[in-house]
Amino acid sequence: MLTLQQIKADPKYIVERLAVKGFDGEKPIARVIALDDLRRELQLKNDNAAAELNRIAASIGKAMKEGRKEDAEKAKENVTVLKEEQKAINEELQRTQQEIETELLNIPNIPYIGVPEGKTAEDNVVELTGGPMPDLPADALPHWELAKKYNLIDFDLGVKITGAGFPVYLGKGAKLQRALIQFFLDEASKAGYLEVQPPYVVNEASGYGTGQLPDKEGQMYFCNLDKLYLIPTAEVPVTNLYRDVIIPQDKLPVKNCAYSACFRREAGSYGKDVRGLNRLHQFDKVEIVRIEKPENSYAALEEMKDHVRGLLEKLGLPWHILRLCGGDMSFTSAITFDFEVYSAAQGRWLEVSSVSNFETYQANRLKCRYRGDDKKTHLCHTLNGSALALPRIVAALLENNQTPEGIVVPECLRKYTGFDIID
RNA sequence: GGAGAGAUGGCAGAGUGGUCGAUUGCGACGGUCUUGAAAACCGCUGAGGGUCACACCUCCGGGGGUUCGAAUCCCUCUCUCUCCGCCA
Repeated sequence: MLTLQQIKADPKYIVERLAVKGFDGEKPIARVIALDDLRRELQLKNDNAAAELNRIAASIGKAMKEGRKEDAEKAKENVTVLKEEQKAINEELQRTQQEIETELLNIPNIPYIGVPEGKTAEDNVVELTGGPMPDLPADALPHWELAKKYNLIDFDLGVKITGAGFPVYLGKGAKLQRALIQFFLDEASKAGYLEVQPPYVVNEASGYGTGQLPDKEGQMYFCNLDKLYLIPTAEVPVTNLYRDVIIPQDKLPVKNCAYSACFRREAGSYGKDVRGLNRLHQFDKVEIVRIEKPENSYAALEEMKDHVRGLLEKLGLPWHILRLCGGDMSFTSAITFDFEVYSAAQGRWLEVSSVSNFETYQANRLKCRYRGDDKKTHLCHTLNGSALALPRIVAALLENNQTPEGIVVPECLRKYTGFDIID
């Protein structure tokens, strides 16, 4: 969430920036400021009352010690009314604080400069394009046909044992998954990211830490009995490693990577988007997470973009980078770049990565801070990106690399798969 | 699943109703000494709110209660550890 300091420093600017996300911040911002003024007032009253009570208690203690029983009893008489008053003030104070919190949770992050205005994916801006565009024959097959033809993925079996959106990978299909994961992790390690293997379920506090809760509650699978959430991305457990942590300055930046299965309910999805591997309830992904000093976060973001682009280059896929418009960005993001690969047989672009800088928005909820040169604590900037999500990469690889002889495995994956063609 | 023990500052570990936000040790930081370092000695060292700065307030796992006063007593939740059972 935004910090009060941020908001109070320049409320007009905040409202202006929120408008880029299509969020009307006029009222919420004004309300937060008014509530904070009230909070301060109540805090002062509360503190003074508490101080008075403390003084009386101390004097009673002293009197008791010195054996002045009557003085002590007399002092006690005055306390009751004061206590009632203080209690009432304190309750109002807590209520106000709660209201501020709620209000702040419902205000999205402000977009960074350069985020284009816009409402939907239509308004996203193509930044950069690259990779070889394949020239497929007219009878080229979509990946779900190829998966069947070469017995790589069985969607029906997945439906049988679990449900739609839970495919079963078989033989070379399964090995390709494993190869991609290994390739992505190795590349991340080479780039200096520390590999982390996190749990796939997290508690409620973690859900709040990264902003899945209370916003996207319905998008996560929930284990009722133990009150645990299946992670929608490794971002959640990995970022939460740094919840309630003050990181020494010399330990920054933090660079972590993690493979995990990801679980998403994807409530409300339908149509051609969900065909085959295009949208799944369970999929595999390697995620990169960084925690940075504010002055370095945008350089880090560029580095992450370069890393992701490098992966797509090595895989030999046609890609482009989108600069997301305000309306298409997530609630918590300050700026997001999506990477898409072209899936030739489907004739459409598929999102395979999303790289974002959250600035202090996540860190504020996480209470992830570092100690600066001034010896004070400051909020870190958090960033993350997929590097990469598997299913759509697999879809594009299968479709773009199909030949009469079989599906050609990209050079960079062969040492992991142990085969160079799927036939 | 059954029985028991516990949760205190970066770590270890005191503290069982009255200046305890907390003894002490280690670590970290600053200084003296040294050509430099070690050792030794001195000092300093939690977080948040509040203030120009102080004052002041809150926090000893979370929540609630008793009391003039709670880290200390009571209730409750969560978590950790030990033993037994089960088990990859």
